[in-house]
Amino acid sequence: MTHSRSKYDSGCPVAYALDIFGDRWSLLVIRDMAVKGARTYGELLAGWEGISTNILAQRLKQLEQAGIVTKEKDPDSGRSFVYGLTQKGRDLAPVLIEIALWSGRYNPDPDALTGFLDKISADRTGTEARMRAGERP
Amino acid sequence: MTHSRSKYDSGCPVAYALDIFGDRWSLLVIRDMAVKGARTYGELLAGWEGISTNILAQRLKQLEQAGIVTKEKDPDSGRSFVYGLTQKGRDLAPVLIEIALWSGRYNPDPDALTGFLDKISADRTGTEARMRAGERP
DNA sequence: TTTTTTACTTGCGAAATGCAAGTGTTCGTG
DNA sequence: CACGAACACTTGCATTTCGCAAGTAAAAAA
Repeated sequence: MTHSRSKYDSGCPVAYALDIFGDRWSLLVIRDMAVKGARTYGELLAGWEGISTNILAQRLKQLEQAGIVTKEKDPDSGRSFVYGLTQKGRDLAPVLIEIALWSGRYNPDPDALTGFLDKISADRTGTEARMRAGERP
Repeated sequence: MTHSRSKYDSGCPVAYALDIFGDRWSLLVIRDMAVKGARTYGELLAGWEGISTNILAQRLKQLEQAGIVTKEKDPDSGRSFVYGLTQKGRDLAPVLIEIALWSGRYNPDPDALTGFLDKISADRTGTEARMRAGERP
């Protein structure tokens, strides 16, 4: 088997993607890195939604294996690691953007956090370009 | 409570969306309707990935409650129902498209099913417009 | 009238999730 | 250098969800 498909990957491109981030947390971890600029385990743990620590560790491993996330030692601190997104991970920017736009259109919650949405609305092309370049949007 | 958030919905637009389709199957069901034109329970059950019947029933209920999916009696058959996408559901077209484009770029599987991808590549704007209009792309 | 089709529901073992607590380095402070 | 705090996890265990198989009910076909 040259390219082993998982149990669920039928060969459909949508299924391939869901195989990687089709769960409750993976995309939120990617969002924390791409949009909020989270770089350490602690920052990811303290995200808005409150992922539990074992799940976060597992997801980071999976995303690393999938080539979405990188993990390196922090040169300035022996106990810290720096997580980051690969180009493959940063290229999920359009997916995050379209999801956010869709939610902006249909989420009835008046208290929704619109920071990211505002950025996209103001300058979608620029926001996407910055995310793809690994900068904070 | 006017707008009850689920356990995980932090108010972030990405979290709102994942609350609705952030699982293994929901987006595949939506894809089957939006891309493949599946309209009955049986057609959805016979999809590429092989969802089990209890999960399909549960997801259809949830998606109906979320205002993504409609369910009506088939006027031509007393035992059949016709499932469809609402505008909210059809407006997920850009999300499906971006996911497919991303997979097309990064999926190493040479046997990947590229039907949808080919359509997007040939005419993205038209494909999206047809999906939004409820036609088969 | 019997069989088949369609759309589910139910039961149950297996797997994933969530929470709390614990572990092993490393760094700052006295 | 000792000691506590910080960081990045791991482990255990109860709860929830999933997945497969089998069963059910009503309508249509034979």
